[in-house]
Formats: sequence, structure tokens, C-alpha cells
Amino acid sequence: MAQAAEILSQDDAKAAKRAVAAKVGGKVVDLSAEIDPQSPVEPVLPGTPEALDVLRHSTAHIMAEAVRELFPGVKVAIGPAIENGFYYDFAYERAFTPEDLPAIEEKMAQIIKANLPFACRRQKKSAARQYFAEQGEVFKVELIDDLADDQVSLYQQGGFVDLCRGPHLPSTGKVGAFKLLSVAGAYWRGDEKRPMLSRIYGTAFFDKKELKRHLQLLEEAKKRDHRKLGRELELFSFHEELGAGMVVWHPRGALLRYLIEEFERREHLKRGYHMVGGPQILRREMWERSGHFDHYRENMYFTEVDGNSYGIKPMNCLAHMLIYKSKVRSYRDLPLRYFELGLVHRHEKSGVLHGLTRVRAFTQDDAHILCRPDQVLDEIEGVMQFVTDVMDLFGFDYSLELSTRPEKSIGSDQDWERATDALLAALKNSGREYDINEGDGAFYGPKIDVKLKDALGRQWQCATIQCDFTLPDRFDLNYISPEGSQERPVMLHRVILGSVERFIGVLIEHYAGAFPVWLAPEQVRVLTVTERADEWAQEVHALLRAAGIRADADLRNEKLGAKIREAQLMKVPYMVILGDKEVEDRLITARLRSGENLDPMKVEDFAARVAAESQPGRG
RNA sequence: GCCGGCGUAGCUCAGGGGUAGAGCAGCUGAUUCGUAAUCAGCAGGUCGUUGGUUCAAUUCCUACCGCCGGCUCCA
Repeated sequence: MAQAAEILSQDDAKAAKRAVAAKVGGKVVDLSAEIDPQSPVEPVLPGTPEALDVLRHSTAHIMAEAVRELFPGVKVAIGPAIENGFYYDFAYERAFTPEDLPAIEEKMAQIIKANLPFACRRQKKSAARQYFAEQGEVFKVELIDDLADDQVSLYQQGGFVDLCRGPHLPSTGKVGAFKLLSVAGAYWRGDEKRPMLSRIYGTAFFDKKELKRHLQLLEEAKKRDHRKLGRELELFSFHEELGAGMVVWHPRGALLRYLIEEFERREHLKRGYHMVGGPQILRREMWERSGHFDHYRENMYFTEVDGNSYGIKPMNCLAHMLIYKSKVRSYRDLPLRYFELGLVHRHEKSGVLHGLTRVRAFTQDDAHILCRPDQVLDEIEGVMQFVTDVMDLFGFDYSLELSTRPEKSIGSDQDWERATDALLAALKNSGREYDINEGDGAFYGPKIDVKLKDALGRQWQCATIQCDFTLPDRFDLNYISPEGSQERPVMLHRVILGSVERFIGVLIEHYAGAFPVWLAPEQVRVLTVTERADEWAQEVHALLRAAGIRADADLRNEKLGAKIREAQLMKVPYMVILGDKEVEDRLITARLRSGENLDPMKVEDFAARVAAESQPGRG
């Protein structure tokens, strides 16, 4: 056996010196790890994702040591590296606050400066358990009890010993730059029945420049925040007196919605969907029959009318089922695709509400596809193609996830298996990568989720395709087979954008508020240099409007620079500038949002250009 | 729902046990001006809501409402 570092330095002394860890058979290990001298070893060098993970995880240990020194009696839980940094969870007599962070950072800087080695030792489980029990580290004891191996590894730097799988940096001095970012409450093991711990988030890099760039990125993301842009661009608002999680759409935002919804209606009709609609409240008995009353009641609003209890719909499926049931269906009629832009209400927990992306009333671009079992795969693939077409048009990257049967569910094992297999086959045929979330499906069936990223890197679910063999059963849906027998159709629930509200939130951040011409609520603003151009401006304005272009005019007695600034701040794609020259030649001068000016042209030519760019995906 | 932070004018924010201030926006007037802010004047607030402590609360405390960062959950 030999140390990984020694083997590395035989191969390439220079690289070995820079290495922060080693990779043996695809597994990242400590440089000090004892390995078989015959096995191929690669250095893990700064600049790679693996190195960053090791660095950040090690920084979490350093933070834990600092916190232990500063706050005697604190208990440590877990401290992993995460996508953009790390965190560590603590239990203390009080929660940590942002004011605690500078002192912790200072102590961490001392530990880093001391360049303490991270030492690993393997120990019997029982000995480690006793050690942590004596320290009162109840969380570590619980972790040890859950480990299968008889041996556990402990890491020590300075006076801090932590139960940890590793690997770590060779020493604390390798941490080039770090910053503690925020504090938050987090349940032990994510379980709300277990103690609330105090979590500290931070990030770390190998050098200061990278840290600075990352912090700048966070600043940039804040500027794109749809909640801020939504107010500045006068798209929507929220009101304490109206209720949390309820969106109020202002003219510009409502217009944006209209454009997206019109786009959706056209795209659905193109693909053989029928538009349908149902009421906002349905009698409670319907929800009992569907299973929502048993499984989804805590998220529903109820109201009482004339002694009857009604549930405000949290989903649109029930009316669609009644449409299906309204007459006898033949196998020849299937698939039937019912589409509705349905407003649903869900009572989400107060703490999860978030701008447009998490609200209590939202509009789903919802459809229910009723088909024969032999059509399921084709239908799923058709929906996935629909998703791809739409996401490409908006320029979104997305990830796919398959969610399987949860503990609390209805339906037979066989149905679940069949549905899960169909989704899996569609995923495989798509050729895209996907993750599997065991037990994360809906109570009535498995599903494929499509997730988009917002400006801050948070992922939001948009499209989802869910198999459901339970509702057709509960509502006794049938079709007549070629043999004349009654058969059960399969139902797919699916959304493409998910919620129009959420999608708009993500869209605002994606475009940083500068919508392409086809989505811009105000496509053109006509600006006058002096009032001598007013008459021509009104004429141009009317011509553009008549051509179907969303144009406004700014004839105020302001300097041109001020008018341009305001149009620019509202991110209007085209400004039409009219002064004495344009009045005389009966032309217009267009200025783009980028600052570029087009040569003077005829109004008709300009209108044709904007109209062409008003096609979805064109501008 | 839970933990922590926050709530002062339309917006961004200052202030602080003796009942409030700035910039921008708004209004009025002057200015007629060519590519990101013309100048001047005026007006604007039950200091989130509700109890309590106090001679006195916007300021301190309680509860509620809402927002922000997370946990958890989901479109």
C-alpha cells in the first residue's frame, strides 16, 4: 500500500503538488489515502468540479470548528457541499443570526491561516459512537447508528473531530477564498417533526477572483428577480389586503398573459386538442369520489352554498371527465384530448409562497388525454415533443425527472408498473438524460416532470405528464372496443408551461425583462423631439396600431434623452424618433433597445418589420 | 406550518420614547430641446394592524397580517 500523493508525484510531480485530492477508479479520495500502488491514480486539480466539492466540503468543516470554538455547547449535524457552496447545520441554545457571521468568518480565516492538516483515521463504529456520545453530539451518534459498515472514518483538523466520509483537502490553508452568505432554519434530516436546526450557508473558491465573480453573479441575478422587474415593468402586484399568494395583473402583465395564452390555444388546436371548460367550484361529493377529498383536502378551499358544500377546484380534471362521460365513446373516438386554461386554487403553506413562481391561485395550461392502453406511449411521446417544441421556442434549457409511486397512493401494483414503464420508455426514446425520484409521484399515478432554472439557479417545475388509471375507474369511464365490450380508457394529465403565472415569472428572469418583440407588451414607443412633430407622431402611432402593432406615443414636453431613458427602462424593443427631419420627409427613425439606430424608413416598411417579428419565436 | 430577518411617502432608503426626512416618481409653471434624467415651485405619511408598558409610542414589549432567506411541499 502507498499514499495516493506519493504515487501521483512519481507520475507528475508538478500536478501532484497542485492536487487537492486523488481519483482512484472514478472515486475521489484523500491525497493521504492508502491505496494499491498498482491502481491508476489521477490528480484532482483546482478548476474541476470535484476539486471544488472537496474544497467546499472542507470549508464546511472549518466553519464547524470555528462555530464550536465561538459557541461552546453547540452540537453539529451535517455539512455537505452543495451546488454553489456549502452549509453546516447546528443545534444551539439560540438560532444564529446574520450578525454572528463576521465573527465566524474571522475565526475561519485564522484556522485557514494556521494551515492545519486534515487527518483521517478509521475506527470501529462502537468506539466512534462512544466518543461522540461523550461529547454530547447526539446527531453524530444517530448518523453512526444508521451506518451499515463496522468501520467509520473520522477527520480531524485542529481540535475538531468530525464523523465524515471525506475526502478533504490536505490542509486548511488550501482554501483560497470563502464567504458566509446566510442563515436559515432547517429541520434535522428534512423532517418537520424533528428538531429545527440552525443552518449557515457559505461558498468557497480556490482564489479570490472566482469568489468575486460568483458574488457579482448573485448581484446580477438579483437584478433579474421577477418580483423586482414585475413591479418596475408594471406587470403585476401583490397586496396584503387582498391575500397572500394572489396575483393582480396590471395592463402590461395582463397583455403578456394574453399573448402567451393565445399562443397556447393555437398550439393546442394544431395538435388535435379540444378546448373545454368547467366551473370554479364543484360539489364536495365530486371531490370525495375522485379521491381529492381524502388525499388533497388540506390544500383545498371549501365554501358552503344553500346547505351544499363546494370545493374550489385545485385541479381541472373533474369537469373533463364529465365531458367524456356525456356520451358513449367508441375505441375509434380515442384519443380524446381536452384542453383548458384552468384557474385553480391551492392553499399552499404560507412560508413557501414566492412571487409568481409559488402562488395560491394560478392558471394551468391543463389537458387530459383519454386513450386506449395501446395509445399511451404514443400520447406520452407526443406530449414530450410538444414540450420540446415550446421550450426550444422560448430558448429554455430544462431537465427531466421521473417520479415513481409514493407511500400514500391509490391503484393496483400492476397499474402502477404499467404506467411507470410507459413513462420510462418515452424517456428512453427521447434520448435525453433524466433523473429518477423514487416515491415522488402523485397519489394517483407516476409522472415525468420538466424543470426550468430561474436567474438564481433555483429549479421550477413547469411541464408535467402524469399517468392516471384511477380516476377513469372511480368515475367509471368506458369506451366500446371493436369486440363490443366495455373497456377502461387510460387518462394522462399533462401541462406544458405548468402554471402560466410561474412560467411568466421564469420568463421574466430568462429575458431579464427585455421580452422579444412577439411577447413585449409595448413593442414600439413613438417619441417626439419637439411638439412640432406631434401631428406626424399621432399619425404614425395610428398607422402602427392599425397594423396590429402594440405601440404607444410619448408626446410629453420632455427632452428626447429623457423620453429615451424612460422607454429604455421599460425595455421597449423599438423607439420611433420623430423630429423636424422626419416630419419633413414623412419618414421615421427607429432606435433599437440595444442603442442601435436604423436608417430612416417609411412607416409601412417599419410596420412590416415589426409585424414579421411578432410571430412567436421570430423576434 | 416551522426557524431567522424585515415592515417609515408610489419606489429606493435615512431617522429615532417628546407625534417624521432625502432622492426619484407625482402635480403646477417655465423651457421647444435629436439618442439613458432641463430648471423652479408645490403637494404627499394614523411610521403594516392590534393590544400593552409609559406623563408621552412611529420608536420598547405581545399577538396578528405581509414580505425576504431557508426547511418542507408542489404547477
